[in-house]
Amino acid sequence: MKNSTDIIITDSKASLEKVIQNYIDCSPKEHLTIRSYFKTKTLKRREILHDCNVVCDNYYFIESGAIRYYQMKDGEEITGGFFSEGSGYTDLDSFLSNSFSKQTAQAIEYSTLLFISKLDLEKLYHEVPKFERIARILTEEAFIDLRKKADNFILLDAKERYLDLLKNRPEIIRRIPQHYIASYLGIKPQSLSRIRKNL
Amino acid sequence: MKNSTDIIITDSKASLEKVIQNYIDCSPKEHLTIRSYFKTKTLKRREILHDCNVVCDNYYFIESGAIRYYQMKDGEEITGGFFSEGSGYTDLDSFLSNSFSKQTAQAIEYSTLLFISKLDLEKLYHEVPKFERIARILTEEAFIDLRKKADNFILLDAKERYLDLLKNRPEIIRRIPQHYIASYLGIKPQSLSRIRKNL
DNA sequence: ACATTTTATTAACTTAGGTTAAGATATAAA
DNA sequence: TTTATATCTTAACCTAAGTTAATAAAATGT
Repeated sequence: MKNSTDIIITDSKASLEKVIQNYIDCSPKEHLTIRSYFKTKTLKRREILHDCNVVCDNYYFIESGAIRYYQMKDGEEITGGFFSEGSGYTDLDSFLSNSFSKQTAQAIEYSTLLFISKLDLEKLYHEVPKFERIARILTEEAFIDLRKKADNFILLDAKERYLDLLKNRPEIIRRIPQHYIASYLGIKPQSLSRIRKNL
Repeated sequence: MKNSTDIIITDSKASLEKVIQNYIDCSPKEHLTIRSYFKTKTLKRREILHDCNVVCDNYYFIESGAIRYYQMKDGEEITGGFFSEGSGYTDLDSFLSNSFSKQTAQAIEYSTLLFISKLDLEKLYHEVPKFERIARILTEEAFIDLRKKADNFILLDAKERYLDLLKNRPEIIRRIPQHYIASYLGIKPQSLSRIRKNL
């Protein structure tokens, strides 16, 4: 029952262990412990990973594929961010405060994920205490990324924001449909077309 | 040698101990230990707390007064945020990565601060380990605030952003000069005047 | 109290990006 | 293939916010 939307388009899978090793040094045994807490999930193109109006109490690690999240505004989907293999996704606001998520996370292409529940994450912190270090560092990194994004909205106009994205995340431009990129940049698809024409 | 800029306009000082107690439970002895790591600093109106192009390796706690930070863009100061008594300030990007700060922090009014260096903070983490919990939670809170600010730039127009600020941080509107608020909202002072006229 | 500097308002004109709508490609399903 | 559904482009017109400039009001320094 395979159809074309099931075709894996990404080159290779990101390894959870390699990403963890970037932050903390773990023994093979610890890696096995950590891995045992994660479950797997696959998503077809456009499948919803996490809908809004429910609490997001999972942390997702993307092995392959690409995810975007969006918020609705006047019947329109406003894309807030993109995540691809090797990255993690959660709605931190919802995750930390147990509030209903205002955003929906959706697969842009066929994706394979690992995920851990908030509850299991607490257990993992307990069993492998140094794992808490990763949580702190990832939050700090996410904060710095977000600061750059927020700054860009004040400091740059639409064309400059597009050029910044093209320079710093060219794989996004290649891989992600243009109308998603437009709304990520805070403009309409028509405006992005116009910007690209006049480059 | 007192002049009018030295007049204390804020009602009362925020207590470091009370703010800490919101996050972790400390004994009087621990509070004394924590307090011993902090030094004090006072700033007159418009005095620079932390200039750009240097590493920001202090964390500041505002006892009284108000601070803004700004970035230069085409010879103009673009205000990125406001902090007043009971809040903390640092340039997290610079603080964590030891990079030169791109932003300048300045007192808007006469302010009294406590501050701790990055080095002393590490020592404090060691002496009072649960203090590390505060660091994690404050980063998470800062992240969620920033997410809301970034979202507002995509989801709301200038008038809606002003009304949101008026609703959620009315003390800012009362206390901070309008042209700082305008640049914080991503618009020119003339545009904020126009928005206020047509409310 | 006076002079100076800073801050806020208003108006005329410009511009970046939004809106609407039509057509052109491209991708997916049958 | 054929049809349907997404996606992208282009153009004419509109609107929110920027620009420039002049004035008014308020705060600060002497």
